[in-house]
Amino acid sequence: MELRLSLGDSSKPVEFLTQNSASEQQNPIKKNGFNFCMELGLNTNGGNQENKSHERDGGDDDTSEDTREDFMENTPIQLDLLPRAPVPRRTPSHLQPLPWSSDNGSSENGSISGNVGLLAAARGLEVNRPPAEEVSSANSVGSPFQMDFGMYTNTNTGNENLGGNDVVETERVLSSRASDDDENGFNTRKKLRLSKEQSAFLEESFKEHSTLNPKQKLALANQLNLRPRQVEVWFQNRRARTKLKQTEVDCEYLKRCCETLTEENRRLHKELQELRALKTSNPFCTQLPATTLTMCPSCERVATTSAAATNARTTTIDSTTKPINPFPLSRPRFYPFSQAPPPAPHHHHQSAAS
DNA sequence: CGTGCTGTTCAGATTACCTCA
DNA sequence: GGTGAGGTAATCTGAACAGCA
Repeated sequence: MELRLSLGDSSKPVEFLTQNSASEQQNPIKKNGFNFCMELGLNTNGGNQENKSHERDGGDDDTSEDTREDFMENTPIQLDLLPRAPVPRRTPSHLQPLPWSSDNGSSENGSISGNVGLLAAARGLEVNRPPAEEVSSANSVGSPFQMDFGMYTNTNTGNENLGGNDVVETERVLSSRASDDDENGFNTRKKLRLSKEQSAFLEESFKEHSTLNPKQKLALANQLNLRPRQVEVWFQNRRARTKLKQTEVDCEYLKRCCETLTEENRRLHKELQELRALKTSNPFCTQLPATTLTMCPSCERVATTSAAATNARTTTIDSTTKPINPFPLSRPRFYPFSQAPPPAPHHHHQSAAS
């Protein structure tokens, strides 16, 4: 008997959650560097983990300007929901100072650009940080919260931003963006909690495709007011969760199969003993070749067959003793004895019973 | 064509934060 | 209020792959 089970095979569609796993597809990956600053004018020097985590992940936000512009040209903007502040030209991330540092400093002298305000807002909305700290910060010119609130209010007017709960969402987003404050040695990893709306939307999207191409990622990020990197991370974690759950389901299934097979084995052993007892009680049987057990592939009934069949003794096991198929989906062949011949003609047990 | 480099995405493992009982 | 468990966003690491020189 051969037991095959694939655990966590990524090539296997995951159906128990997504229901339409057939749509899962690996889209051709074309690099794009897009950034949340696109729609918000947020200076990406404040990119959350991109500076701290390494260059690879920074690809979302720190790709070259050319690439980004190419992407702009080649990508139809799917959602024009947000007011588009000019995209600040940026140098590559590896040439950038630490987040919130020199760029902000250059803007300190009275020129309160939207970016600076956002940066300050982002910083000021650090959930666990005392307000006094941000006030003392050189970056927090004016009221960060006002800047932030106003900007997002505008952002949410007339669009279908699914962030909902504007202020709350703003806090979420910005606190997540300001999470890495290496400059001050905080370097705390603030926990962003996605709103229900965001999660639901991401779930819906995940049902359609468990992987994202750059366009999809950007569109989702735009719609949800998240950074593309956050969308990407969410999908990665979501895939991991799906796989984990699938593994759990598979393990449970295997467990049940094991129990079923154990029971079946026990039953067959008992059957074998009975057959041997029958064989010894019948002297003619001693001349007969060994009895074998086979399973009819069509009806899955186990039958004992004897080649000589002097007594035409083919015992059909009635439905009450029909073996339980532990693999209802795969319908594996079941030969209790490995040397059993290929399945006999159909319904041999029926003819024998006559 | 083969090779090395670079950039990107992914899975897997892990960490860290947050919520809740 | 303190605490541990569980959920999950974020991070790290290595592999795979594509594009380019």
